[in-house]
Amino acid sequence: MSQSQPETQKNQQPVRRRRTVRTARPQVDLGVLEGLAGFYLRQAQDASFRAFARLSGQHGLKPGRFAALMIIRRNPGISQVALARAIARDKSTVTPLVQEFLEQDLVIRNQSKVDRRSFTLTLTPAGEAVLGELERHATTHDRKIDAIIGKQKTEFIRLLRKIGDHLR
Amino acid sequence: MSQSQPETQKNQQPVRRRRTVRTARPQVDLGVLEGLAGFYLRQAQDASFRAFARLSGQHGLKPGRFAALMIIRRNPGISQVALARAIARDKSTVTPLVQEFLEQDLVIRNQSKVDRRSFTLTLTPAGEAVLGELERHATTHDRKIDAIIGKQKTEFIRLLRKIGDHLR
DNA sequence: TATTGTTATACTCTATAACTATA
DNA sequence: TATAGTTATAGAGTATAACAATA
Repeated sequence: MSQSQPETQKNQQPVRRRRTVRTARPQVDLGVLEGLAGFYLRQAQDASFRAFARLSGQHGLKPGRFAALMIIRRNPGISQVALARAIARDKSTVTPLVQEFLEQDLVIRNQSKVDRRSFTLTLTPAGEAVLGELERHATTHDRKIDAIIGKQKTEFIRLLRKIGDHLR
Repeated sequence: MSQSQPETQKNQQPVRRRRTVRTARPQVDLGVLEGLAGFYLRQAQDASFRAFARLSGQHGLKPGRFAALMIIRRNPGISQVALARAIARDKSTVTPLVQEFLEQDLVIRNQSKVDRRSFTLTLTPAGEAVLGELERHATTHDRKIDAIIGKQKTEFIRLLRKIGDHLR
């Protein structure tokens, strides 16, 4: 949230950012929340997301973009609608995202030759480079998670996937 | 997201809502994302959150409010700053939230007698009732998660807590 | 008729900074 | 000086609906 761009920056911020919230441990009684997986799911995701944003934000990269770029790289020529499905968002959400990528020269867009309604998305070399950066951050970040959850990672991911797949 | 209020509604919506996204399974290659716990953490939380929103939204309750109300109930007289800490948000985020509660008569706010800067928050009977509703939804919702993760729930929550606590 | 993508619009959630009133 | 709470403001993220072009 509120990062700045790497080359193509707009509103560069001094990076200050850093705990405003989460200063103290909540000494409050959580009640029923204690037993709800959903509650901790939220907390964990929130913490993970912020930590990753901190890491990648230093390089001007918005965390939400990561998955999209990754998917484009692994699926060159993918359409916007397909991308939207892959990240589980509406297609109207993808439009500004793609425009941002185009402005930053991270992605090339061509009109499909088989279906003139749709466009194909592919990474540019710059896009590859940025994604490489991001990937390193993601790896670093995930190593922290690894350190926290240890050898149960596989099982942990399996459960997360199951939740993501079944809860719709 | 975008629910309507129960009694105090403003912009009542026909509840239509219901899959627009997540229609098809992504047939795309996820690449490195496959191995990242953070990625699935996001997906799982997203799915869980939406499912809960669907459930509670039918009764005009925003999912984000649940934890706040719960904490107020279990900690009557809690201050806004303390509440902010408990839900890991900035105090400025809590102000409109509390105002909403006051408008809906879910919470009573009194000036603290020991510290005239701060306010004490307590649930009204209506607040208790609404929270009771929410709790039933949360339980139903969590039962679904239970069904998905089975007997590993305890361990699963333990890992989520650990991530939430350590990744800051 | 259905789908791709865009646009207009709106709403939620969140934070920072500046402020006040207390402490 | 520091803290509790408010306000003004801003930005990310997302969605719905209506639309044009194409299938």
